[in-house]
Amino acid sequence: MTGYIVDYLMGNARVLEAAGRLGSFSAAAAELGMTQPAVSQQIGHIERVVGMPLFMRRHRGVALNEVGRTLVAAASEARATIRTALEQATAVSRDRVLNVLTDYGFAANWLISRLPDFEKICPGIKIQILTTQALQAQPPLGITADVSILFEAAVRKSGENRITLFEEEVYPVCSPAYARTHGPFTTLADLGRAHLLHLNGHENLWFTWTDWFARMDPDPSVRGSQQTARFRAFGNYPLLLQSAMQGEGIALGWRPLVDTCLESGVLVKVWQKPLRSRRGYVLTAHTPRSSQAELFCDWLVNLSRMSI
Amino acid sequence: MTGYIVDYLMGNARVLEAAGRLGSFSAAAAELGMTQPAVSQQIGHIERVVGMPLFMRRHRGVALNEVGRTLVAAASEARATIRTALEQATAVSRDRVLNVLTDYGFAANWLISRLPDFEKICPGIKIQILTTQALQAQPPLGITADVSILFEAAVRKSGENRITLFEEEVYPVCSPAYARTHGPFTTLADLGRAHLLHLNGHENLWFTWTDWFARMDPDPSVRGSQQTARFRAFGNYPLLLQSAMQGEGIALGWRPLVDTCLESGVLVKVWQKPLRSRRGYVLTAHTPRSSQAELFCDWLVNLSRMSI
DNA sequence: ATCCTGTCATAATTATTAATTATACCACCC
DNA sequence: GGGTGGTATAATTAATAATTATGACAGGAT
Repeated sequence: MTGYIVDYLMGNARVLEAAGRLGSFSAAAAELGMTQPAVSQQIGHIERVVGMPLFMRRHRGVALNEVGRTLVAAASEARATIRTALEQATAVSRDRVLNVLTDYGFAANWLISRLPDFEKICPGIKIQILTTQALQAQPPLGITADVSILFEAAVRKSGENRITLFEEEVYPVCSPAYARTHGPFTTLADLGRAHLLHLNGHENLWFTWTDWFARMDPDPSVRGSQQTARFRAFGNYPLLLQSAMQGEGIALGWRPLVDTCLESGVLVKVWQKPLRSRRGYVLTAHTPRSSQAELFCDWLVNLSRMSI
Repeated sequence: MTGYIVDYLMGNARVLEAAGRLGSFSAAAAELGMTQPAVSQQIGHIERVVGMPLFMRRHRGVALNEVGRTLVAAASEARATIRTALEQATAVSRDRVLNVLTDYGFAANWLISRLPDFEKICPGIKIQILTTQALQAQPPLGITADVSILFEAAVRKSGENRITLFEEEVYPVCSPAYARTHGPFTTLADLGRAHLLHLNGHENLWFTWTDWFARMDPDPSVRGSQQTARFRAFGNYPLLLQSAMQGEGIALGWRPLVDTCLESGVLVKVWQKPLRSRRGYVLTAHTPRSSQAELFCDWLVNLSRMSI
């Protein structure tokens, strides 16, 4: 019962405060952009739930009585409390950038296209992406990353500030046109005769075509299948994917990175069985206490789960 | 724009607080006696107006993020502020009686019948009426009156804590039956032959029939008109009025005291021209800082103006 | 693996609450 | 005694919030 009164007052604190301060319902209505009867009725309702008058009706305007003064003061204080907290909450996420460290492929083929969505949910948080190609990923000197999304050994249990977003999952992909003209690829030998697009320089972190053939068919007798393949090498993954989309050959497609291309039909799988590993994209929060980092990580985790 | 957000949060602080504290929308809904979708939608709306998520959606239930914690803490604090003020405001008017000093006539014939209305407007304020018959009105020993309504010299300008509620105004009145059988009373002589009901013991404060005849017709030649009148005396005014209502004669009717009787037709005026003076019922607030006294006086003044 | 369970999200409808327009009323001041 | 500047009330309309019904999801149990 008294609880209801508290919350009713909370909701109408604005009107109460204005009427008390200005000593006039009409003036309060004008200030709040509403009509005088609206204010009159709200105050009347407040007085009814409180159980006693708060204003003394004078010839021109109104004046607070003792009880009214108490409640108006409390209402002002309560509003100030909320306003301060709100300013603090929004200030903490304004004019500060969140530094995200990740690799070029993840940034270009997954993250960037989804950032506008985050911008919409959390306006005012600026994301700065730092990309690295190095194995031992380090942000540029003088800048510390708040969160990183790096391809490394997957963490099994979501720890304090580390969680695996995507476990590694690889399919050979190419453009529909290439599949039509050079396919179908039903055996490993079919693939061995195709144009295989290759990523240079990261052989001990990322799967190569050699790895793929080896794991798909561990039988050494057939191991020669890719001998006749024509390789073409690229320096980074987006470039390689671009080439595949233009129908220049077959690429190894990493799961989250090629998802949008597969959905839009720009690329197609040519081999259904995925190649999996114990590695994956791992999200690490280096400044987990930061509210921007918290919001960004929460958004990322939700998004990754939705797209599995 | 931020103003709207503040007031929206004020209005929904209850839901925000419960959801944050319990870590579950369903539990919050149960506690607040509403349905889960209602809570879900309210929180969703809050997050939209704030511009960023406040809760992290977990498998079972939800958890506050940094921004959410800030706002929930502020919401709790704001509600506590209002609650405290409200308890203070209601406590000040509970378990304390307001001592009202007045005379027996005013209490019996005007105040008492209107007290239930005040009780309805300000529940919890107990009115204790102290009546006096003495000229120099003093409350009983050991009790101090918070407000007094006494018949005395009228104050012309509403001072700090004194105001004239009713100026003296006197009409001869009797029951309709008496007027029918003994009337009409068109001249002073008609009245002089009637049964005149008289109040004993207050001759220098209240008008007597002698005063009335003297003021109505200052011409000394006709002054003998009431010589033949039959007087009957009473110890207090309500008793006298009771007698008049039963058709036993004509009473001097004081304005506010006989109003209800005149309206209901139990009594009728037998002489239109009123007798006025510079005296009247004066309201004095002896403890003007008390909120009960303030509420009571405000109510009294409004009521007296309405019934003029 | 697959079902089961407890939770949040969403859509459409209904119910409740608040605001508006129009009007009455009241008290002072000229 | 009207004019003026304020509040109160009634009836209607507009806006907001709650409900019911349903879907989706993640984890634990079988």
